[in-house]
Amino acid sequence: MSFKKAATAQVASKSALRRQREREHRYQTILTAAEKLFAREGYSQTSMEQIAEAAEVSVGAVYFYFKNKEDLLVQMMDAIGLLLRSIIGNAFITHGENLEGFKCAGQAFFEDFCVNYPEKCTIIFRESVGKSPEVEQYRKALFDQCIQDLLSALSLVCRHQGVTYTGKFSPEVVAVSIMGIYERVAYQYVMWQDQAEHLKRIGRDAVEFILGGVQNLFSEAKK
Amino acid sequence: MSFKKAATAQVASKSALRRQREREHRYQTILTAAEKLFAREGYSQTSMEQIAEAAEVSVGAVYFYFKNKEDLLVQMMDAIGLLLRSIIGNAFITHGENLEGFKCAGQAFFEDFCVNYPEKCTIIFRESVGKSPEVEQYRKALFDQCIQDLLSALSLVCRHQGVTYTGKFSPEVVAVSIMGIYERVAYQYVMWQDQAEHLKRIGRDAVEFILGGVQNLFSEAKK
Amino acid sequence: MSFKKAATAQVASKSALRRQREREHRYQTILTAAEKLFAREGYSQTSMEQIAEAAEVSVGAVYFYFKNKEDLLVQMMDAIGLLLRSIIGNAFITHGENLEGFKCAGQAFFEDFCVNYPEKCTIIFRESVGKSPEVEQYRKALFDQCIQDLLSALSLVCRHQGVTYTGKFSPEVVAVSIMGIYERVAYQYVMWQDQAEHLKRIGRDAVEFILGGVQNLFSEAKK
Amino acid sequence: MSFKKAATAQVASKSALRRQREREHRYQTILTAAEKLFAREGYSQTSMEQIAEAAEVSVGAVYFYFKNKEDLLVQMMDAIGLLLRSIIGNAFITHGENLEGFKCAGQAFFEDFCVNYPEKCTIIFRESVGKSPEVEQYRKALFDQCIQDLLSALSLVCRHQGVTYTGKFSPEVVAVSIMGIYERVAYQYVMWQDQAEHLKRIGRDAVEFILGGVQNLFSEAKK
DNA sequence: TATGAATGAGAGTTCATTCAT
DNA sequence: TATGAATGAACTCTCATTCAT
Repeated sequence: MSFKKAATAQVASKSALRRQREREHRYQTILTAAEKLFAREGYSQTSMEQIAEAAEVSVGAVYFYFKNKEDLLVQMMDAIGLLLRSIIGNAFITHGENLEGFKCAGQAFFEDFCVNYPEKCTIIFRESVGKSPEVEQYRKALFDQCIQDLLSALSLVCRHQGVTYTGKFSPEVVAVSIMGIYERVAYQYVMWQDQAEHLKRIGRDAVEFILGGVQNLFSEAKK
Repeated sequence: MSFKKAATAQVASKSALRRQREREHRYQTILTAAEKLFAREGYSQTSMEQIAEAAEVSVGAVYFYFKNKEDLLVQMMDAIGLLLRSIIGNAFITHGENLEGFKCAGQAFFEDFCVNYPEKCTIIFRESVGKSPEVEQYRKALFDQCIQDLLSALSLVCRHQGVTYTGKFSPEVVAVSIMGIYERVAYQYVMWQDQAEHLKRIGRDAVEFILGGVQNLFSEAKK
Repeated sequence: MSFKKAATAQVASKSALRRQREREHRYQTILTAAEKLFAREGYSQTSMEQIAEAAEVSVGAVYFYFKNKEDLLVQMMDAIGLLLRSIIGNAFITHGENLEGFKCAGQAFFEDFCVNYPEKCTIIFRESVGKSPEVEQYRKALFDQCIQDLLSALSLVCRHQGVTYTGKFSPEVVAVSIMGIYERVAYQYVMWQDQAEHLKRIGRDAVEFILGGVQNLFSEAKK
Repeated sequence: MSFKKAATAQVASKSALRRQREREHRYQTILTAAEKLFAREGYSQTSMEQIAEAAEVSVGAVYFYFKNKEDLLVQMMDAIGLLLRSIIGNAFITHGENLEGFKCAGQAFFEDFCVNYPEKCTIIFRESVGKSPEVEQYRKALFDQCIQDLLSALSLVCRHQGVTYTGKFSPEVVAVSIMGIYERVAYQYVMWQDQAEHLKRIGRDAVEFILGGVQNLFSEAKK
């Protein structure tokens, strides 16, 4: 390969890389603009034109990056799901995969996720509800993953405590219940009341409540 | 007033009564048709024309009984809220306003409300979510009432157990958490999976989980 | 049944009839406006809004009477097909179902259909071509009917002349060929050149040409 | 001019030639891809992006070779027109410019053009119909040329047969009629029914029909 | 009261064309 | 020459709501 060609290739690669970066930047810009609008105005009340305007691009550009409005929502849910699971998962791992870690994971949900990303919170708990069969299916998948995460965590906590589940009590229902608590407490104190400053205490109480139920599960298991 | 007139008045009153009955009947017919469609197709995917057709009336008739589409949903939520609270409240009162009653009330939610009225369940937990600020406010009010009911019940149970709350633990957060469990378990096993036949067991497990958390509250209180 | 009721029924019936009339009138108004626009501007170049404006109704009204733009075109083709076949068919029957009738039928196509309804002519021979698979299928059906009509007519003429087809020569291809002559002569002298005033002579020549081919068919048959 | 320069010039010329070849190749690639898509999906249903993709070039490249979508269609029609006329013309000349040649020319249309190039057939007889005033004008020009060809051929055949036209019968209308037969028979048996394997027989019958009409013209002329 | 035709603003989406790189 | 992201006007279609009868 001649020097010139290598140089050209490098230039091409540089320009290609910059294009790639710009592409991802635009993608993010649109997604963020849409997130803000969906959270504030509601998914149905937000038009593609508004999103384009907020992202300072043309309508066509939005359709270049996203197949349609539904796709925009689904991609958004995807990113939020990843973030949510990483926040909770990291907290669990960092503080030891035991009861203490479980507690911290719960508090991380309230103190880190809900407080820092109220708009993302609004998207997964309100604006993605009942929009279409496809979105609903996607939402179910997201929740199912969270439930699996919770089940794995519960299992690790169990092992750490030296107890095993009895068959009397379905751990899945427990995981679903915990998800319900997270969801509704967030809905109540983030979306309906804006109590970001009290979320630390509220989260602590909710986690305490969860632990009571979970310990009940363990004591059942010990028998 | 002449005798004849009185007779006429009586006739008029009879016909007026019949009209009243017919009116209420139509009102119910429309509401039921809409409920079925909202649950099956989704609120936004259902048009007023479809509702009219399903109820075998004209579009104009729907607008005679309901101010607009939103009003239709709100009235529907109202009726569902009343039913839900009466089912849970009656179970609590019937079985003694104590821990046993509290348990039965929870089971009544799953076994009576969710199993017998899956469409109403879908309306309050899915189809009324994030539709408009007005509907959302209405939904908040409905949930707040349920939370008040739960708080009253918890208070009665406390008194019956001879314990009092400590300030360490917010009972409101507990009530919100319980609502969250009800809601998500219903969503998971009624809307996402159709496990009506297992709802008895699922409900029992969920209630057991709740009791664990609640007893934790009491034991805290006892200290 | 009381007199009053009968009267009311009559009134209702009258009003219903008037509504029916108005409905049909509007339907026709829209169809006619669309026909004119499709012929002048082209199907694709005509927007539903333009049609509504020309018919002096709202866009919604157009969609009340026609499922969509394609449906509008198909209904138009249907009506034109009916008219075309009746003009040709009537001429054939009126002048005796023989060679003379056949000739008159051909001339009726040019002198009555093409001259009096140049827009309808444009619709079936130009604006309905290659629009969509559905429209194309519909167009094929229309042409197939005309071909069947021609085949029946040819058969009657044959019988009248005391000859029968030989197998050597497909009458279907003859019918298709005649259709082709009608179509292209109309296209050439109505759409491409506006020679309405010469269409009598042009039609006579085209029919003469057709007769030459047809008589060839007969003489073959006679051998 | 130095030797070196000449050498360079030669190199440049070689590379220029290769470029020229590549250009023409790309032009053809795009045209062929578009032809296939227009025939299969329809002109309006095919987007410039689809064409670019099918030709494995960028959208910009398509616009480098063709002014716009319409230009693409017009160039396509041009090439098809040339091919069509050469196929028919060659057959006429090869078999003697007489009645036999006329017959063979007709059969060449069906057996060579329609059978071997069904997509080109679809373009001129369906996909170029009623697209825009400019395309329509172009199509008229194409048909007019064919009609001129037919008139010349008829004139030659006449001379060969030792007859002359009478004024009673317009030869132009005859030529237009023949075009109509070609067109519709192709449309019927290539586009609507895929009877490529029977096209030989169908073509023979159509040509026989035409000859009937034409001989009628001659016999008229003889009188 | 009841009807149902009519309205029209507004939405999502497409795509021919352009132009900086 | 070639690329492909970006544009934005224009289109079809929907549907909550109204109102003359």
